[in-house]
Amino acid sequence: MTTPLTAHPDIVSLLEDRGYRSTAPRRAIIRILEGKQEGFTAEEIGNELPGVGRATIFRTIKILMEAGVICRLNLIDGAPRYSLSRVGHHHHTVCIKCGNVGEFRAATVERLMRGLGSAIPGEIVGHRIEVYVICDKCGNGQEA
Amino acid sequence: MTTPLTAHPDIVSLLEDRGYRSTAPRRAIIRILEGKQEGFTAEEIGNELPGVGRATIFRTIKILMEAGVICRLNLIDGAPRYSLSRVGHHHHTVCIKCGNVGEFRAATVERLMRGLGSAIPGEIVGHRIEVYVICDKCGNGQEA
DNA sequence: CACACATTGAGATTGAGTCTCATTAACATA
DNA sequence: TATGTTAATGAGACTCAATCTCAATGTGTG
Repeated sequence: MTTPLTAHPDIVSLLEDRGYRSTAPRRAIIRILEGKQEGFTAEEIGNELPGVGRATIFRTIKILMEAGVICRLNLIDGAPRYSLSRVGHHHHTVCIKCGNVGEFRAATVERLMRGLGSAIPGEIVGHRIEVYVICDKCGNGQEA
Repeated sequence: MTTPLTAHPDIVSLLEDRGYRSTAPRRAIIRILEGKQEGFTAEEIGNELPGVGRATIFRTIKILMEAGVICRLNLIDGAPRYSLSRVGHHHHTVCIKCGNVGEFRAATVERLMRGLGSAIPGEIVGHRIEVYVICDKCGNGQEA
């Protein structure tokens, strides 16, 4: 598929629309984020921006999550990974070998969820699906 | 000695089958676990067993997870919750208000997952689904 | 420009979970 | 039952992600 590029001004102004100021650290973080095609950890971002404090990294990640720009994946092992949301509602694939994160959407999933209502007590307000894979890169050549 | 054994020989012997010893702390933890119908945190268990060290709580939780007796839910906020696996492969419902955890199985989900293969690059090796709900208890009475 | 206040960074703090290690308990065997 | 081997325990130090505190700084506005 084509690679949907996200332009920085979008995200910055998206934050401005939510009442946040456009600051140098925030712009820097957003720029790094957009360079990453796969998931990333908060630490990775911090390493690439030595001038920016840890707290700011996490604060920015938080407001970006609230704004729906990125989303967090709590994997079973290792640090949580974040990834840019390129499309609105979506789910994730996670390679169990390299940890890379992908996105997918599936109308079937959403249809299924609606159908699930009868099987589950209470009112369904959301869902989250993670599909664990061995990605093409890890599956092709070397088995570790 | 003097072990007022209740009806959880299942789990204890399951651990014994895996080469683990039946110790008083482990039996105590398992007894607490079985009393919980909903999810629980490691801290909760610790609070109910002041005589048992934190490390032991976590060690026991870990081997119970490896044995498939309980499973962990990394929720977005708050401490991870654990819950007894009553059935083999299943998924979870989480009440976003009280945090209670339920289980469900749905053949449709599994069927769907198999069908998803064509839409996802790489080899699917597993999946995890969480359905967020407002449970009957929280939905009935008081809305915030 | 100047002010109000949102934002920042450094470092302290929290909270889950792990590790270390000396002590203790479990279990098999004699 | 005593004994020895080895697993398991608890106390507390430690790790790591994330949050909080707070004085200093930066941003947008009037």
